[in-house]
Amino acid sequence: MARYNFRNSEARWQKTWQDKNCFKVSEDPDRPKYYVLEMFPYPSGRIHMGHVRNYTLGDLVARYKKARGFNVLHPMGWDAFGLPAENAAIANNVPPADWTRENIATMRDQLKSMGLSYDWDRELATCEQGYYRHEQKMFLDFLKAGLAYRKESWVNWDPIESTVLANEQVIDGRGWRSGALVEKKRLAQWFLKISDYSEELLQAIDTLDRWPERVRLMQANWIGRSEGMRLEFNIKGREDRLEVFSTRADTLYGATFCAISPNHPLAEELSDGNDGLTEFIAECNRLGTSEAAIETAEKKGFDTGLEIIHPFIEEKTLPLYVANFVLMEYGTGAIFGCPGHDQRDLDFARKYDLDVIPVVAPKDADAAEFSIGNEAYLEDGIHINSEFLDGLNITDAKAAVADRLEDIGCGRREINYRLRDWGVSRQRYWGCPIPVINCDDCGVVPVPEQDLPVELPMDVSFDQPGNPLDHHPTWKDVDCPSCGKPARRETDTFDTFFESSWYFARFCCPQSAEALDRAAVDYWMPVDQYIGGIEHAVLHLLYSRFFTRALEKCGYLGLAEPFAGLMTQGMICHETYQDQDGRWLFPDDVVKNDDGKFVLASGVGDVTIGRSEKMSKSKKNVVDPELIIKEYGADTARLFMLSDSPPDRDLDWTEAGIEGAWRYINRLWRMVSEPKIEMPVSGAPMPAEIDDVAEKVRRLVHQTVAAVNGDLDRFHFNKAVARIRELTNAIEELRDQDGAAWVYRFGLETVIKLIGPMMPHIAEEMWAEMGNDGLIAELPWPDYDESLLVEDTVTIAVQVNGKTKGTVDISRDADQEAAEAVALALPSVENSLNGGAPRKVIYVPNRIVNVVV
RNA sequence: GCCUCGGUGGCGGAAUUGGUAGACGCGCCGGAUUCAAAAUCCGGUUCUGGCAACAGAGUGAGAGUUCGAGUCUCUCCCGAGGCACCA
Repeated sequence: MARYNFRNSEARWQKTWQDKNCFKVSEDPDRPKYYVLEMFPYPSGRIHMGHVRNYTLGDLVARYKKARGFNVLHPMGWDAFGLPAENAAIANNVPPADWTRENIATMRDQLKSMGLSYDWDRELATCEQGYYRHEQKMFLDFLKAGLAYRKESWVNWDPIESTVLANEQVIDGRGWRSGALVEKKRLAQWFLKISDYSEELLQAIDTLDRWPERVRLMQANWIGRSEGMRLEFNIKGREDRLEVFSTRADTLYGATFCAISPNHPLAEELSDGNDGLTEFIAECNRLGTSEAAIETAEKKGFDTGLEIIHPFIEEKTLPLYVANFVLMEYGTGAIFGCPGHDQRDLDFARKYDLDVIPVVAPKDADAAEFSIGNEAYLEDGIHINSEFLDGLNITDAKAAVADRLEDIGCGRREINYRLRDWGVSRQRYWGCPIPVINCDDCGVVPVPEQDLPVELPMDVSFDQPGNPLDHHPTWKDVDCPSCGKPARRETDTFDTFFESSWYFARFCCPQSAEALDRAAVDYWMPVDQYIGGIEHAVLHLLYSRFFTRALEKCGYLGLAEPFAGLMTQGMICHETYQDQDGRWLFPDDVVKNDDGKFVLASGVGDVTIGRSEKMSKSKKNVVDPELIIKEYGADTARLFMLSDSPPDRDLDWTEAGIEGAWRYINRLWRMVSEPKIEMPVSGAPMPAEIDDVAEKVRRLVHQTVAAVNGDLDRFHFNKAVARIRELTNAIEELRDQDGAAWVYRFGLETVIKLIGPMMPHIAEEMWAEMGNDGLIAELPWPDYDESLLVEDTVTIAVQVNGKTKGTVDISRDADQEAAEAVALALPSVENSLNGGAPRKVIYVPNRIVNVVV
């Protein structure tokens, strides 16, 4: 029996779609538009399974929406600037541009072999000056609009390599290549004022009703609005005051210390001539800039000897510490510690033997007896030990303390956000040059617009550590556009999130001479469905939301929210394998022997199987999609991506799963290539009489279309696949029943249309094999007949005390009397009743009868 | 450490609003076909006891609400993603 020849078929249909320009689109005001976008890939070298999943999901949505009559924009491009190109340049001596462009060429071919419905004419790569030149103009506009500014900020510094390190390149406090202890260094850098939009970005989350709830929550928490007070404390023996932000000013009577960040200006001032403090700050700085590292480090403090004067309690002072857990970026970089009601403060107090004074007690507690053990008391209650606050609950106490502090000029109510401004400067070569010039006399001078673009030079060398632009002799040296004297070009480049914050708009008009063509952007934007990894839930998506607002402010486009719908996909996982020495093994290095044990493919040797984890190069648990596509075809890979797990969950890659998908495809192919009955010709009308079995399948066809529509609309793709398989099973039953020929053909044609967006190649092949005209890629989605969706009888469960005892068939919407009668007649129910009468019978029409005894 | 999500058979997962737990697929077991194998087809498959009819248990652990809980509430355990310079 003939196997489906995917090699021949897939290449042929890909060519047909291309020759007929099936997926080329333009603005058409008469049709509803639908913009489907998958997060564009970083050209790392070859596509991985995560890409296959992402683009399979997007392609399904795009083809489905097209079949439903939408004018679908579905573009693809390359997020082409970034660190890996520089790492490759250093490791293999390849220019980043060559490395990137070669990767793009490879990956484009790989994507094309998947049969994705992209309008390839819109392809773009962010590393080409035709793209990045526009963001240089945007930056100049942001400067004019007050959305960009320069300030000093901290970076990880590798003292051996004299290089700035990304957090990723800091491993256990050391540089990944040099092994040197990392230091923090202060540099002047460019920032975008995302904090101006904190409230707006937070409020607008409510309008994103087609985003996953968890992403909305994560963004809201990231923005982190909190209402509190900015307090101003006098410092004993000094003129200046210490500013502190707190959301719990009501606990001020329980304050027993204050702490400032190691990077607080006061800490730096005090460290002058204080060796102990200087060393402590250096130690804190060795933690690097990552918040996770700082927050998980052991909490430590250094007593500065300064005393902070309590604003309410006469004679009372609080010791001032420098503490490694106080972040300069949040609030004012200083806190007051109330150990009784904050766990971190309590741990700190216990460690340094500071007082713990409870100031809030549970309502029913005896205030005189209440004390704090090893757990801070965080709940509401009544204030104690707090003079004018005593007896108040937290809310009232907050109001009272705020009024008093404002009266005496020691503080004011303030809303604080956790969100920090976006630092966009990177001390790297492979990125978009920041279009400014540094002049000794004029300071920072923007590059005049007529001099744009500032092109990234190609003749650079990675012989020396650091940013090659810093040692490029001619590119860097320019005349000041303002005074004409010799000056230096800015050698920092933009964060690559800059490129990914507007590419979705550029896809609407990729060839436009201006950054954005308003007419095209107005027609296509917003993106109706954005699809990508959950790892981008906060940063990329939040930056894009801000950037769109910034572009709106500067007149580039006319909307605030770029993504109306969002679907986040889970990751691809695979079992991990290690040899006897603990070395990771590729799946291909491992085989199952005759006893079912896993051994080394190269010979005998034990293999330890680890649990399934996210596919990663470091653990070698990767499967190359190209090999899978070559061995099984794109449709098989696509089906597997859709069938096993729902899109937002992690997916386990298994060889058995791909085999199962391949078997199904062959089964489908046999159903058209080797029918056992004479099928009616294409388009034949339904016969007047259909036998019972066939009629049941005919109804199932309609029911399946309706159900699949619902599943696809809600992204329950795995359920849609399951339903289509069920329908396939039912149709196959008719395969040798002559009287069912019409329904067989009708069912099969419907199945073909339903699988079209999932497995586009075999759908076309089957459609053509059956003698039909047209392309599935261009045919409308099947309709269904509403009247065939409901059956006259339903099977309902019969329970006794909530435990299922059996089922009964009953006419739809039967009344309670009828349902009770059949339920009570069930032998197992009679048994349970033991001759007695039920206490009560609960009946939910078309669902259950529950007999309570 | 903080924010977020998840945990259901041997495995991936189904289960509108609280209403038949295990759809569909994988794997496994048995059978057909075959000289044999692959492929294909048929049947079975949550666990425990039983030849069976059937009985009992069962959705990470423990408690609670309810006629009824995978679904709601509380406490706990485990895993994953993010934490601002990986993309």
